[in-house]
Amino acid sequence: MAEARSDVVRNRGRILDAARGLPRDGLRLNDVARLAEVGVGTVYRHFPTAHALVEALATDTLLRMRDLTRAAASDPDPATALESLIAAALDLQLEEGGLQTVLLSGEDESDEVREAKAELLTTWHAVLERARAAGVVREDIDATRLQHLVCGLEHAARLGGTDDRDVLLGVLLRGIRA
Amino acid sequence: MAEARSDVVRNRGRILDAARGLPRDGLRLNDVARLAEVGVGTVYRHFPTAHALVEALATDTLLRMRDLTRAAASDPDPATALESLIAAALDLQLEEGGLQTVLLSGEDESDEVREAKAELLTTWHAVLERARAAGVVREDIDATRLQHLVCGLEHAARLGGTDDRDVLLGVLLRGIRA
DNA sequence: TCGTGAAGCGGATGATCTATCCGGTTCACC
DNA sequence: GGTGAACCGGATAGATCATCCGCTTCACGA
Repeated sequence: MAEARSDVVRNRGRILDAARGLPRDGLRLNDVARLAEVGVGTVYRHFPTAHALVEALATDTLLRMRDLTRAAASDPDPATALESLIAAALDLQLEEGGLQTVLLSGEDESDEVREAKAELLTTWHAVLERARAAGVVREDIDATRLQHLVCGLEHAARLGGTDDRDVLLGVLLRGIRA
Repeated sequence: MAEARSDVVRNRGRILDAARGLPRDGLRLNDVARLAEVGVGTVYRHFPTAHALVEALATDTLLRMRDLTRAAASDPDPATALESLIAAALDLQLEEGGLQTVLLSGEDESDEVREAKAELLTTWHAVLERARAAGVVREDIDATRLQHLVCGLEHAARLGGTDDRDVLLGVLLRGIRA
């Protein structure tokens, strides 16, 4: 098995670093190339589409979300588990704007991303199940709907200032209560 | 005062009709021109930017929203007034996808649109005030935040099926209760 | 250390898309 | 009808996208 070439690693890093500072929406691979000081072809070889680059940028955050979700799920109190899981998801999505796209997209994913997303949904489902059994959450909320609600909340939070985050989160948490 | 030329009216109508069937996001004025069977220049003259066209498409719905909001505000019960106002806003925004953009945009608006938006916010504020006095809504919700919440809810509703609308709306209505 | 070739690099470039501009036409008014 | 102001349309200049291929670099083996 050949080692990865040093220039490949270096250029991939440069591209990711350059892209990190750019808005995820309407990302232009040509701009990234100029900022990263590599040829356009290099960017397109590493990331055939803008979505692939966004996914790569979001992967770290997605894995952190998976870990935080695991941790939240192990909370003994069903209500607290659900609430901290939602808060973590919201904060990470606000931190990494490309994450929502990756979470909702059904294609173009690496195995790592696909598996993390699957585990995420499974854990959400389990936490919701436990909360439902404890009677602290509405019956009509499933994992997918909850995910959509968090995505909507992220959208709402981006429209306002930083202060809004707490209020909006409070509304969601109260709204899903049984 | 000269009458409007018949070809101007006809072409404007054609353009709006053609655009109505197209997704509001990423609207291409060239596509609209081809569909409307008019020259590209004609489209650009009537609507200098895609946003201007989206705004024109959304204006009818915006005015309906203003009327429904007035009607809701006249409901004697503060809680019902607030709830029907939110439901109306959500449904109209789901019906006309360009409306959210117009509601949130701070520029490029016709006087008619600007006035309707201003009245809308004023009425929302009044309804919220009344609901707050009656103790049926959280203290930390103002008209702008509520608008953002509805926009987030629209976003969430678009991610799921038609069934979700009722559930998501229920979550919001419960979430903002005092 | 050096030769080798597989893999990567980069940017020139054709394809595609955007938006303007102006010669020719239409329409309302007289 | 005659008139000219306004409008029409699409050719096209300009901007952007994404590929392709000749040149270079790097890891590995001898």
